This record gives sequence, C-alpha cells and structure tokens, in this order.
Amino acid sequence: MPVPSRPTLEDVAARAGVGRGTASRVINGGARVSARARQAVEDAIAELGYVPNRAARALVTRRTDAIALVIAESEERVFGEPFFAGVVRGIGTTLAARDKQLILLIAPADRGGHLEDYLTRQHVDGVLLLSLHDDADLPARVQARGVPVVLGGRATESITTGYVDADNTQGARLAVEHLIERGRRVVATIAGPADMQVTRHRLAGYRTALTAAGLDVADDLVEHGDFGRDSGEAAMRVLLERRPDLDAVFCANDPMAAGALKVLREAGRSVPEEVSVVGFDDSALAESTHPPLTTVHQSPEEMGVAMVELLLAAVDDPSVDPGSRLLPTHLVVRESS
Amino acid sequence: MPVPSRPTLEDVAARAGVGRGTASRVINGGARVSARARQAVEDAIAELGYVPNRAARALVTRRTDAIALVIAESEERVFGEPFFAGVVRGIGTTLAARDKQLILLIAPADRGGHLEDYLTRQHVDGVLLLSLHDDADLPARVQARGVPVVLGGRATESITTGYVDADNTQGARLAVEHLIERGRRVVATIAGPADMQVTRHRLAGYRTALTAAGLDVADDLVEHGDFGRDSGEAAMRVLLERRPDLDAVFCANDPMAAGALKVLREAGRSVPEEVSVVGFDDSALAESTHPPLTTVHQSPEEMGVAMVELLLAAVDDPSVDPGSRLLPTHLVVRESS
DNA sequence: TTGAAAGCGCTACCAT
DNA sequence: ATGGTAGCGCTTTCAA
Repeated sequence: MPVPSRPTLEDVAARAGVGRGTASRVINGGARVSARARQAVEDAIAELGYVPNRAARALVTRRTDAIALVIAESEERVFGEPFFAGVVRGIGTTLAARDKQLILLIAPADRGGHLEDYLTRQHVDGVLLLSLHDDADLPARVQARGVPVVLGGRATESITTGYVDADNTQGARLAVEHLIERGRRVVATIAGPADMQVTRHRLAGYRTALTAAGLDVADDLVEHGDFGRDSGEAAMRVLLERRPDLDAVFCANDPMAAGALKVLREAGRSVPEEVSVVGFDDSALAESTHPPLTTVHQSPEEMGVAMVELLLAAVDDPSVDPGSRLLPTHLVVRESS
Repeated sequence: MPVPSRPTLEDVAARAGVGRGTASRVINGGARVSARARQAVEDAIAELGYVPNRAARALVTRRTDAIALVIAESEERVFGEPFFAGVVRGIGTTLAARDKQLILLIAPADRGGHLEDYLTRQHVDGVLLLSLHDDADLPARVQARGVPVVLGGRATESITTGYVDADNTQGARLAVEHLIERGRRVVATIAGPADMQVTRHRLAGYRTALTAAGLDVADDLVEHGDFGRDSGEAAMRVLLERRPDLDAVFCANDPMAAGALKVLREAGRSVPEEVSVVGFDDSALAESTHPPLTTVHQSPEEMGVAMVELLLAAVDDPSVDPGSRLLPTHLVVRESS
C-alpha cells in the first residue's frame, strides 16, 4: 500500500490560496482572520481531510496535549474497584471533549523514580493522581519540576498541589448519625488503610457523630481494611469476636460492607434487625447485596470531571495554581440499616 | 522557577566533542561509531541528564512510540472483570520494557468513526484490540489504513489481522470431559454473548465433548449470559426452570459461575453433590467462591505479552504481518465438581 | 567513521 | 489581516 502521506498545512494553505500562517491561525486561536480567508481554509481542510500533525505541533509549542493519570495501586485493585471505573470515565470523557490524550499509568509504587522521570521529562502537560498513600511525595516532586498536578483525594496536609475530594468527613458523619437515629448504640467501623487521608477523614466523621450523641468511641470498635471485599470479611470477623455486643457497622466502602454482610449472615446476625450496616460509595454493588446496602453517595464521575477542569486551567495558564474542590456527599437509605 | 530548558542533542554533541549526527547514532542503532566517540557521548548524556525529545523524534521518524489498546466494552465491564486487569498488566509491562507508551481507550462502540480516525491519523504506531464483537469491522478498517493491528481473541473468520487467543475450544472440551468423567449426564452450559467468537469456540468444545460421549446436546441446555455475574444468576435460574434434571453446568467464565453457584445454593441444590459447576478463567475469584471453583485456566497476562510481541514485530517491520498465536489452557480442579 | 546539512510539519514573530 | 521566515530537536542522507 502506497503510504498516502497526509496533507500538510502547506497543502491546505496552497489549496485555500492563503499563506501558511493564516491557515495556522484558522486552525488554532482563530483571531485576526478575515471571514473569507477562514472559509477558504476550512473548505480546504474538509476537502483534503487534513489533520494536524501532533508531533510537529508539540515540537514548537512544547505541549503534548497529553495528561497522565497515575493510579497508585495494583492492576488487581484498580480493576476490582468500581470507584476507579467511575473516576476514569469522568476523566476520560472530559479529556476527550477537550481533545487531550489520556495516558493511564497504573503504578503501585514508584520504584527508582522511573515514574517521576516519565512524568516530568517525557512530556505530559499535567498529572492527575489517584489513591495516594501517606508516603507518596511524588506529587510534590512532580510539581516542583514545574508540572501541574491535581490529586483525587487529599494527601497529607503538607502537600500543596490542587485536589478534588469528596467530603468524607461529612459523609461518614451522616452515615453514623443515621445509625444512631435508628437506635443503634454500639457502632463499630471498618475503616480504610491507616496510611490514607480518606481513612482519617471518614474516621473523624464517625467519631464526631458518636461524640455528639454521647456514645462510646472505643478503639476496639475500629478495625482497618484495605478497601477490598476480603478485608471487609476479615475485619468483620475480628469485630464480632472482640465486640459481640455491636449493633451497627459503618464501612468505609461498599465492597468491605459486602464482605461484612456476608460474615454477619454466616454468624447468624440478621441485618438490619440485629445489626445495621452502612457502606460508602453508592456503587452498583450496593443495590445487589442482600439486603441492599444503605450507603453514602459520592460521584466518582464528578470527581474525575472536576479533576480535569482544575488541571487544565493550570495547564493553560501556569501562573494559576489548580486550587481544590470538595464534593458533597449524601446518604442513600436502603434496607441494611 | 526558571525553566531549566532541557539539554538538546546539540548540547550533548558539543560536550562530547562530536557532531550531532554521531551523537544521534550512539543513542539509536549504535552502529558505525568508534568506541571512543561512543564513550564520550554516553558520558555527556549522563552528565547532562539528557533525555531525547519525543516530539522531535516523532516528527522525523513518523513514529510515536505509542500503542493504543482499545477495549470495546463499557468502563463498568472493563473495570469489573478480572480478565481485563490481567491482559492490561501483561501489555503494560511488556510495552514499558520496550519503552513504548500505552494509550488505553475504553470505547463501547465506535460511534461516528471518531475512534477510527484517532487510531489511523492521530499517530499511534499500532493498535491492540480486546473484546471484539461480531459487528466490529474496526480492525479491518484500521489495518486497511496501514496501521498494524493485533486482536485479543479472534474475530470472525473474515478478519485477517493478527490475533492472540486462548484455545477456547480445547479448554471447554477439557471442562466438559471432566464433568462426564465425574459421572454427569445432563450437562448444561452458560455461554457468553452470542455475537462473540469466544462464545462459539467454547460452545464448540462443549458440544464436541458431549457428542464424543454420546450425550444429549439439546438446545435447551444452553443459555447465554454477558460474562457478568448477574447474567450468570439469571441464566442459571432459566436453566433450572427449563431442565430441572441437569446435574452439571459449564460456565463460560468465572463470574457467571459464581452467579450460578449462588442460584444453585438458593435453590437448595448442593454443589458438587447434586450439581457440578465448572468455570473458565481461573481468576482469583475462583478460589474464593463456595465451594472453590473448578475452572479452565488461561493466562490473561501471557495473552497481553504475546499481543505486544506480535504487534511490535509488525510495527518494526511493516512488511511482515503480525501472525497469530493460540495459547493452551488447562483444567484446575477444585471442589465445585 | 564522521560532521554538515537538509528537512520533518508546525507555530510565532516579523514586517507589511 | 496577512504572508514570509525562523526555528522547535531530531534523524538521515551525503560527502568527505
């Protein structure tokens, strides 16, 4: 097959009877071009099926129109958790609408700084980071090298990059207040990994609600999981053993709640009669558990969309820092509470 | 921060006391360079922390060093099915080792040819395609435009692109033979979507084994699902209703088998005493069902690795077509059969 | 083996 | 408002 060798801007300009500069202006900003010239160029583009050469453009603008999304978890976790699917969809569609390319990097840990090198020298215009653990100073280092960064979820206070986060404290508080209203008095919680901010925030909401109601906030009512379903099962077993008197469990996400539900059923504790269970996420999973799960709603899609918006603003104008956004949550009551 | 403006090849050449051409040769092929010159250039690169500019290189080589992976399913399906995680990992690590960039495109359907345009004009060197349905002529069209394509799983016979596939027919045959050896006589199957080759192949293996044993291959023993767990539940209900006499079920993947297991339990049919169940994939899920699932092992990682190998061979030398590879499968016997 | 030079296709700046 | 021109950083002839 003879390579059809795509038309260049030169061809377009020739066909439209204008200079290359004018043609370029039509394609980009569009300012300072006469209507006639614009029309001629647009026609030529259509007739020729012209598509700008990304590499050539990148070479001169020093932009790649590519955005990296780094998820700091294993493929198993990433592909196993519905939350990520939502965020990726939000990011993907928003980026596509802005004609940016999404480079998805799944990287459990940045061994040897390869990732940092890639992000800072290999030409992405900005970096989106998801599921950060405490030890990760990657965002700070990337930002220090002049590449805009927006986090999904907050990192430790010291980190100053932009972020988008659900209002986890509020969500957890809503969940636990609901449990208390239902008359529960011994409210346990299956929290997330101890080294994540999201875990601290949800725990804070849990404790706030309990304290406000004058209830016990004993340490032995708290057990950590890793957000996976299995870890929810394990944690529930521990809690049941340690505090057989518990009458409610607030779980830091839906998969762990599903695991807890299973263990409670096996232990002969009926839900919601004897024990109330609330999850977090309002993922599709929440509707298919038995019984359907009361859960805190958050929107991963919205989170993704907001992340892109903040990041692109910073990419377009490096003098502004991305800022941050806190997304509201609300409780969805189903039958597990 | 004053942009440090990365060192260019020019800088490297100057520092090494050679011409730009020589420096370039050292970085690439490496042929026809004296040991002295090479050493000098390599030192200069190390000292300067030089990293080639991708865009500049792409402009002249007309290569992007980027490979697209198109998964023709929704984010929900992609992120819900462990099979995809494995393939993506295989692809991701292999590509990274070859210093290629992975562009992940999740696209349920190619509405309006946007995807095709992207793949063919927006500069990826090759395309990997996963989870193809019958109606998809995308691979043929992309290939016709001169972009190498490798499929994960086969498309209909008429498609001539390269592919990597598990030996689904063999796997299904092994599963059903095993069921027959266990003394089962009424073997039902929950198949995949009717419009996929993988479904036809697994059904063929199922029928071959049954026929060889002189058993019933009635149509009412076959029910289709969509590879999702819920669809497995639904299909199992239908089968149980239609053929209460069934004593075994071969499921086209593990999630559907998990769904079937659940329905059987609810229906009071004990597994494996009254009904044997076999899945397909040998995913992590298979070990955590109750009872643990006998299943056909395939390796998504290997599949991903093989896909990349075939594709890159074709990318490196456009005159060879990618060819294809059939990966063996084997049965893993656990307690559900 | 090597350096010089010619572009790759584009944007941005310059007079005009 | 517009066309000409100068690179962006690199690979790849081509002579030497």
